[in-house]
Amino acid sequence: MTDSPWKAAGDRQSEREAKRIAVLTVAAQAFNETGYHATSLDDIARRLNVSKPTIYYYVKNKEEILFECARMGLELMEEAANEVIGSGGSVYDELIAVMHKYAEIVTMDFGMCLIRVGEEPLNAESRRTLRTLKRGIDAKFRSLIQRGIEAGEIVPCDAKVAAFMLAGALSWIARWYRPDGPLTPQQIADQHIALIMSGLRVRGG
Amino acid sequence: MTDSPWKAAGDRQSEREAKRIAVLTVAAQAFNETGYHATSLDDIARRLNVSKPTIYYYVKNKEEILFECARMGLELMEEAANEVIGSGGSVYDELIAVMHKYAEIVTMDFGMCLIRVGEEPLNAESRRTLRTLKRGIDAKFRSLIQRGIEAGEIVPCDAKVAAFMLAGALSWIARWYRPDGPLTPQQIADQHIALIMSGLRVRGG
DNA sequence: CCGTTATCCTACTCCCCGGTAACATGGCTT
DNA sequence: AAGCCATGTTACCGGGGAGTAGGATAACGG
Repeated sequence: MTDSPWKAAGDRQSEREAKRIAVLTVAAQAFNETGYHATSLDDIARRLNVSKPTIYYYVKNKEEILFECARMGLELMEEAANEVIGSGGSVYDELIAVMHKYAEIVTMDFGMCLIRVGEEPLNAESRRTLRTLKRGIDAKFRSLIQRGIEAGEIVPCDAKVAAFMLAGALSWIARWYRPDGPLTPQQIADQHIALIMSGLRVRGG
Repeated sequence: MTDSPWKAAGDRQSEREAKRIAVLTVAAQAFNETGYHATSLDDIARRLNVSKPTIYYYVKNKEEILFECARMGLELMEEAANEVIGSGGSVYDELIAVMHKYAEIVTMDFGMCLIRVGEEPLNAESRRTLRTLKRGIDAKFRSLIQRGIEAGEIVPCDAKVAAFMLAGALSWIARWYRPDGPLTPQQIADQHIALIMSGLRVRGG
């Protein structure tokens, strides 16, 4: 639970932006715990020690909150991928690095919201926008896999299906991960990636 | 879209049960297309060529519809696993067979509803019941993996994490599968299972 | 045939919750 | 000091949809 910045003082412009982020963050946490529809704006307001109309000062409506949460999650993934890709390692290492970041983001507020809530409650246009962003991430995964195949580092396969499989295995973490569990996000990511890469079948034989 | 059995004639008892199943099936289809909350009981009734109160003659309320859909999905999985396990093959083959059935169920009405909608809209007790059933499925996967490890057929790993990874990769299919896509559920299942088993990394070297 | 019961419909109620109107407050500028 | 704008609040509206009351109809048993 992020503290709300209400009661602190400071600039004017940046303060406003910080509060907006706080609204989104707290909302994402609430959505992840209770679900989108089961979370009322009064619930969110209560968590922020604020009244409901105040939220409307920072955000257009409930739908925009979810849209922005999902967009932030996708933005984190996009940035993570851009950071890694072309950073100088082998395609194989890059793929692992991107997967690792993906898995971690999926355990964080916005990333988890993206997976858990999804885009179902949004209108057609917002869904289209999000799907476009998702396709961007997916394309990066596919490209890495395809280049890995060509480099002889990745097993020959349909890169499209492989990307789905991989995204599924990692996204699913968001459905069962709890911060108070025995494993840290890093450990979970490591184990998942190791299994995805090496496969369940024993080698040789 | 399953036809509704309204207008046919026949027994009395079995007819009633058939109609109840039709309500659940059509509801699951609607939930999968539109989402649980965005689907009104009037929508479901319209698809059945029936008025809303008629639905209440076969079902207690909207929550029970979702609960039953999810329960049916889990029941299918449970049955599939029981059919396979102990049927005489190697542990490895059994695991593959269960995964295959799991992947197919997840592309069907109830299985897809189980994954897409989830248990979030349900009350605490219903959620507990479903979670218990889920744990049963999960335990079967873990047991197969564990026995596979001991038999030297599965790579040594944390069976718990492996089961999650596997369930995630297969469940995710429900999020993007469309019946009018280029791949059949069988093909999707085959490719996913092949990748999960062999891993993305090239062998040897 | 006639009563009984299963089945289904029309026409409501009721409440939750997203969204808004209109007013209060307090800091910054001039 | 005086007013303006950003920020919040209380108190409300309105719609949508879950769920129900009560009546019509039709199948079935005697």
